[in-house]
Amino acid sequence: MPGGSDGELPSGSEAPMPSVRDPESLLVGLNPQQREAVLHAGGPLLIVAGAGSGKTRVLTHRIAYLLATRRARAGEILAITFTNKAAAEMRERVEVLVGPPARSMWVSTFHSACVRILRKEHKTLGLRSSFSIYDSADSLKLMTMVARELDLDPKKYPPKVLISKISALKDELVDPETFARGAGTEAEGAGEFDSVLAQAYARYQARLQQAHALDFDDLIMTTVHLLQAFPAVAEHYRRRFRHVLVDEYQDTNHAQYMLVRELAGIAARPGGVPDGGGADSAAQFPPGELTVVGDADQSIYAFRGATIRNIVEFEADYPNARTILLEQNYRSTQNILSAANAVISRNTGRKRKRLWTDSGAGPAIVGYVADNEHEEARFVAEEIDRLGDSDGVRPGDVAVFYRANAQSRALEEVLIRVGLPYKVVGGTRFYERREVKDAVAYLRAIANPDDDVNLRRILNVPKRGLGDRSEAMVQAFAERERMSFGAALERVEEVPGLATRAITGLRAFATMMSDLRDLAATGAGPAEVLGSVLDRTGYLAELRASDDPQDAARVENLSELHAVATEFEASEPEGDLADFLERVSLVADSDQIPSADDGDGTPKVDQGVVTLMTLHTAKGLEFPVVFLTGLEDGTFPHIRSLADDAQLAEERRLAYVGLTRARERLYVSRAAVRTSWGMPNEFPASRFLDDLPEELVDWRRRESSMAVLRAGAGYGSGYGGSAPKKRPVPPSPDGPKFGSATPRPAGDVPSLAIGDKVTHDSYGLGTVVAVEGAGPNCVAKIDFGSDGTKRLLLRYSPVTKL
DNA sequence: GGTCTGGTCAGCAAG
DNA sequence: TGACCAGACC
Repeated sequence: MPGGSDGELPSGSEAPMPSVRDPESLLVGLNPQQREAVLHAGGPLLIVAGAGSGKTRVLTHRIAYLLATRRARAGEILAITFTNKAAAEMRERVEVLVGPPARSMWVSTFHSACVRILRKEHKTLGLRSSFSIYDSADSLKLMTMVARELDLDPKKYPPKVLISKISALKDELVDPETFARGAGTEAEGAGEFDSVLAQAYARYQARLQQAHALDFDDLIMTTVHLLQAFPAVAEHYRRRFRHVLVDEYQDTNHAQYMLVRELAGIAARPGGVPDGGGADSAAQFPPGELTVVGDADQSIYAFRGATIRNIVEFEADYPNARTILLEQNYRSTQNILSAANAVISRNTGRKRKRLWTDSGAGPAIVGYVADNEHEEARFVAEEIDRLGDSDGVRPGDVAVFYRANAQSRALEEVLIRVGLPYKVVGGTRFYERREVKDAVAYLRAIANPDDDVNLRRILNVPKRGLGDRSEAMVQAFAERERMSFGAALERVEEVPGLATRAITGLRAFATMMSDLRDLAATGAGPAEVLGSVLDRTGYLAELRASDDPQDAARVENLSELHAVATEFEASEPEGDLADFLERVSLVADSDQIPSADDGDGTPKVDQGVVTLMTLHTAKGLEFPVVFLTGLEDGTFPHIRSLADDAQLAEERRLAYVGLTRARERLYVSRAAVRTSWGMPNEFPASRFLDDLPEELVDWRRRESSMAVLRAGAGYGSGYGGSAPKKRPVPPSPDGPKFGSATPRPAGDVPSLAIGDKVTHDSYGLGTVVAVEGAGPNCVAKIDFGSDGTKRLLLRYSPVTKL
């Protein structure tokens, strides 16, 4: 938490710049709807912010306006986002508007706001203040232990499945007791799994508690439960936060939704049941002001518990709510917006919303059908290159999106081959790297001796001869004595069945840990403790001794971590190890830490690099040039969503998100054949392509060679007309790469009418039964008798009018 | 206790 | 096709 501004009220800071500025100046340059959203006072406010409609601007100006008009003090403001990045950006932008007082606002993620509350109230909850926060890997590990203890068949009850169910339950605020009650009354049959789950959940939760640990989902659930169970605590925060603002409201899950309700002090629940206990005190002071911002059309996280209902039903949840619609877009050209509108409008049951811009139509959307993913990648690379030459587009202006991470490979191969610099966003994150996790595990185990998962993680890392056997014995002892693994370690001598050698090793380990704890307790900063860990454990020495280049990278990463700790000490002189760990636990952004992997040194005069990422990662970003690849039914929309309407609707929203990332140029492409899981598969065009208005798309290539072949054609007759009639399908990856289907010049396309007789190089004689489109994009339906009726794009088909 | 091999799995992902 | 984990083997 930068600034450690945990104080209750903004201290009268000696602001050099006007901390309170002229409120009117904050309205300059806003459109009428934005202005209204900034000015609104009183009841709950929903700002429906279409893509690129200046959402952050409205939010930051609204906050600044509240301060400037003295309707709120900075300390009374709580702004919640989903990502650290969004929080940082908001904080920064508010600070630009209002200056230093911004520092006493809480601008944070859901999780970090909860951790702040929980750490303050840790006594109420019986937690030590240096409680551990388990990330998903830690949680899974703990669940694996629990499942083993319960002797569960890992085939029938995979820890992964159990933990994900538990995570979903926590998102719904269902605690183990409540779930067990429900599972008990469940009908048999499905009941068996649930009763095992109930058992596992209870045990898992007990183990967390014993370890003074919370998992990510607990952070929210526990906070909600805290506020519900202790009205005085709830009132304290309600009094404090008079203005609660929530970003990306469409991504909230039930727990987050309830958290917002509790904090905003809006007592009525859906169904009108008064909030037990809070109701009395709520009467003594008016409820806080709630502002939520979001766009149901950009809700793409149902798979992790987000429920679109929260935004759709906002007006029902808060009867006196006001809704303001932001439809004017400041990002994209009208062509891009029209395409996006067309795609999203196919979702049923959505609130009507049409993005528009006054910045002109812009270039047509470019479409391309490749034979396979390599060809698709080649098209992308060539096009980037061409745009660079003709329009001065820099690699950094370009983003390439895909549905699934696996799709990046073909793209990367080609980009490397042609020498275009690129980066893939969203690989293994810094804090998920093994060595970093190991080092952090040491720190966690030092700060929290009962943190079993982290302690056991590093028990034999680096190797010190303490294997599964010794670990199991200590664990058995710990269980019998009802103590944590860490506590049992302190009493190794009493553990039955351990060999002398094991005892020696365990004792040495315990001594080392306790020395390190002493070091931390005597006021050493996180950086010093970390350094000491890496030295005393021999971790660093082992890596340094290795020849493996991977290990060299690991050393780099550890030194990076050390740098982070040093930086932390500088920025938070008061911060201790627990504070540092809190920060580390809540920051997962890979790009927060400059990657140490750039061996090639200086970037070329800031041309930037092409950005590759999944559509989900792309949310919230924008690029002048966007390639949306893999538009195939089965790739995007994803094959696992084809059977389910709700999931298809979400895929469509994902497409909408992708399309609206583009500022000026938008490309859509697909591959007729894509190799997935080692098997080449044929995929039809994505239904989303069908939804693009024909007049908006300039198809550079409309059909794959396969389709043309199947339709009986050879490859299109080349420009000279002397191209070979038929060519075998290129045996891809390293087959011929260029000019698989050269369109004939526009003038060469025969103009056909229904009833015309034609000949086709392969199918022979046929009759035109339908004509769609005109000019270069003309498609004719031709009946070839026994060969069937074919739909042919004339530009590519060797069709001659008779 | 450490290493090797074969089976399995494969969707997006913040904190 | 390739990455990762569990159990078999040295």
